[in-house]
Formats: sequence, C-alpha cells, structure tokens
Amino acid sequence: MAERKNLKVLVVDDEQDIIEILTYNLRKEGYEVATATDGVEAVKIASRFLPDVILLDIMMPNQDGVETCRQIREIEELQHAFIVFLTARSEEYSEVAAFEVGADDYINKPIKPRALLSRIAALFRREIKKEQEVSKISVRDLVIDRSSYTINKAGTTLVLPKKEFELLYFLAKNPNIVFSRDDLLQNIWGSDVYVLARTVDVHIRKVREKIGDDYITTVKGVGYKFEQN
Amino acid sequence: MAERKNLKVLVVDDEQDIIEILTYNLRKEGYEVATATDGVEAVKIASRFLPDVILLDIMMPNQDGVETCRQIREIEELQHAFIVFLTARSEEYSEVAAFEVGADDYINKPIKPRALLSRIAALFRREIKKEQEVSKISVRDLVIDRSSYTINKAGTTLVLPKKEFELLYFLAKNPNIVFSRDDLLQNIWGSDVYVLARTVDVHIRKVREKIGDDYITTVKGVGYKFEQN
DNA sequence: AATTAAGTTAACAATTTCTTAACAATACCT
DNA sequence: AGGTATTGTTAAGAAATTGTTAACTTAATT
Repeated sequence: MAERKNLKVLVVDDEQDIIEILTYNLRKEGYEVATATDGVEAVKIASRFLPDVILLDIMMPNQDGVETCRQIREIEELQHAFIVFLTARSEEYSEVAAFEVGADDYINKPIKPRALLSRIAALFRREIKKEQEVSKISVRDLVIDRSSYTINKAGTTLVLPKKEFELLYFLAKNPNIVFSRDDLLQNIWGSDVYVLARTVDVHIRKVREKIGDDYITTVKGVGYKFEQN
Repeated sequence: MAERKNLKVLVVDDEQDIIEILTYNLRKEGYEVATATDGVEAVKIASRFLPDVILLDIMMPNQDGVETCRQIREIEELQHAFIVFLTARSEEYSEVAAFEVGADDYINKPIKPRALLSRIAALFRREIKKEQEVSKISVRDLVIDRSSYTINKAGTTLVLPKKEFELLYFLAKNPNIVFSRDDLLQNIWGSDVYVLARTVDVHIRKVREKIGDDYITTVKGVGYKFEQN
C-alpha cells in the first residue's frame, strides 16, 4: 500500500503492548509513527512531530485523553490533525466530552488493526472528498441539494429521508457506474453496519417512486446505476 | 448468494452449540465448512482443509487459540488465511497476544450470525477487488465497459444480460484465441458450476444476435474465438 | 411516554435470465 | 454424395433475481 505521502501518526497509550501493535501495523501500511505514553508527553511530542493523526487513549495516568486533546487543539499547527480516541467499551463517561474537545472519531477497544487502519484511511478519504464535494449536483432534470436534503425536479421540490437521499446522491454523483448492493451498503451505510443487502432494494423502490422509474436502472445479477442520459 | 467460488471456513470451538450455529449459518451462505473442537485438532485439519477463513475460539481445552494461531501461521499454505478470534467479552487477556500472533479480526461473543457473515464477506470483498481488471476494453468498433455493464457499438448502446456480457467480455479480452466450451465454462461460470457445454452455444447465439455475426467465429470441433480484425 | 417517521426485514409476486432439449442446418470426412 | 459429427436456432420451463407490499423495529420528536 504505497501511494500515501508520508502521513504521520502519533500513538498515545500507557500500555506498551498496544503501542507496539499499533506501531507495527501502522508502519507496515507506510505511515510514519511516533509514540507517547501519557498525555503530557503526548502534547510535547505532538507539537514537534506535527502528526496528521493522533490516536489517543482516554484513560491515562498523569493527564487523561480529554484534557490532552484540548491542549493539542490549542496548538496552531495541529488544528487540522485528526484526533481519534481509543477507549474500553465500559468507560463511556467521556464519549460526549471527547467530541466536545474536538475529537474526530472514536474507537472502542479491543482494537482491530484492520478496522483501525481502514478507519484512518477513511478519515483522509473523507477529507479529500469534503474538498471536492459539492453540495449541489445537477443531472438531467434533477438538482440534488445536499445542504437541504432536497431534490428539485422540474420546479417541484421533493424531500427525501436521509438514506434515500444518500442513495440517490451517491448514484447520481457516479452516473453510469453499476454498484453492487454491497458497494452501496459500504459507501452509504458504512462498513460497520450490518443490514441485509436487500434493504437497498427497498430504498431504491422508494426513490423511484418519488423521482420516477427512469433514472436508476437495474443491472440484474450485478446492481444498480444512475442513467446519465 | 452465489458468486462465491467455494470459500472454505474452518470453525474451531469447544462448545458444540456454537459450532452448530456457525456451521449452519455459514453453509446456508454457501461456504464450505469444516470444524474442530480443540487447538491441536484445528491445526491438523487446517493443514489439510486449507481454509480461507479460520474462526478460532480463544479459550479452549488442550491448546488455546493464541498458540493455535501461531502454529497455523507457520504453515506455508495458510499464510494468507484470515484468522478471526472468537472470545467472551470478559476474557481480554489475549487481546494483545491475539494480534501479535497474526489474527486479522476479533469478534466478541455472543456472536450475531449476521454480523459475522457480513464481516467475513467484507474480508473477501477487499481481496476480490484487487483482482478486478481493466473495466473498459475497445476492440474493433466495440467498447465494452464493465463499470456500466454496457456495450457501445458505433454510437448505440447495447445492454446484455450478465452471462452474455461476461462471455463477450472474456472473448474480446483475449482476441484471436480459441476457447473450448469447457474453458469458457470454467472462466465465466466458475469451476463449481455444472451446466452442459452446449449452454455456451446458446449464449453465443444471443450475443451474435445483438452485436452481429462477424465478431465471434466458430472453430469447429474446438470452440469459439473473438476475431481481432 | 406517546406519537410519528424512518429504516429494516420478511414474504410473496413478477420478471428476467439461464438452462435444457429438440430439431434444423451446416461442415467435414470417406 | 451420403453419412456423421458438430453447431445453429428456437422455445419451453427452471432457476435466480428483483419488485413490491406490509409488518415490524428502531430512532426521533413532541
């Protein structure tokens, strides 16, 4: 997995084992890694290492993750670093506080390396997408507006429920490309949601009901696609 | 859910109940399943069964999951098998050790069959995508586009059913090479599908009907080929 | 807490695609 | 040319996939 230009990750955890596993896996994927074993050290190192991602254990001696996060956010150059909290399932006390101080994501231990990596990768992808993502797209006679979750078709305005909107938006954004139901689930529902593939069909049906049958076509045995013309 | 070519899963757990539930669900999804009730047996069976996925209980009599995992990883042919640990929430002693010995994922009991299945499916999706090839090929006046599942011929767009599309795609990708009906069945239908060889003829006929007779030629007594010029 | 909306699942219907079998047509061989 | 093997073609029905509806579950809202 090359292609990445030297992204830097700072791992902060008081357990040496966890540091080792994460470091090992991240390096294997081509990330540059630094580590810290408590909050105070973390702030110190972060300010010099300038990581793109910070994996931060919540429960730590000396200074906990929430406070550490707050301090990191005050550092100018780390304003845009991704901060991901690591936490044991039980200690949910901080869940809310975590986001309040500016965390970007939240991962429960036990940590699954693959899941973690794919989530980190996703953070960057999201970032890239945000830059390119237009809130409004026009295809054929539809104007799909992300900011209001509405579809404008020939003067009339439709409001779609979230999933239906996302589905239409995703397909319309990638016209003429067939997506399998699993692809759609991955992209719209996310990788950690387990719903039946046929759920997609129901949403497709509802979208068609609202915008008409001739936008989304079925490729039997494969999936669905949005027809450009 | 077809589409999968005989993926093999080895289930290792000392509780008969769990084995049965998992086996039942996996078989229903079309996986080939073998089972073992302790670590020693697991290694023995794994080395002959050569599973693609190994679901491994951590707490087992005789030899625990971590040690078993280590031994399995030493077997050359199982280097790339996915190993997923199953564990009761409480016993987190092994969390770290598990990944150290090369586990790929980690699932807490009680196991929700659906989540498990979708996770296993996800493991393979990643693999399969890698193998995916060029999505667009141009031969003569045809453009065969895998991403939209369409054929473009001199400005007009043709939509072929899946098998016909795959057949044309395969032949066009390897022009001027004669394939026997069995070759085509192997490559397009897969190695575990048993249909009569003459089924190919029918599909060839339909493809010819749609794109014209002068692309695919018959080599009597041998098979079919796509004519480059 | 009750009500409403959204999302998911399950069941059945409708449709399309695939496969088979039968017969016709064609090429190949002696 | 006649016989044989192979392929072309068609149509019927099997199998697989998708459409559609309604019941149910979950989440949001009042």
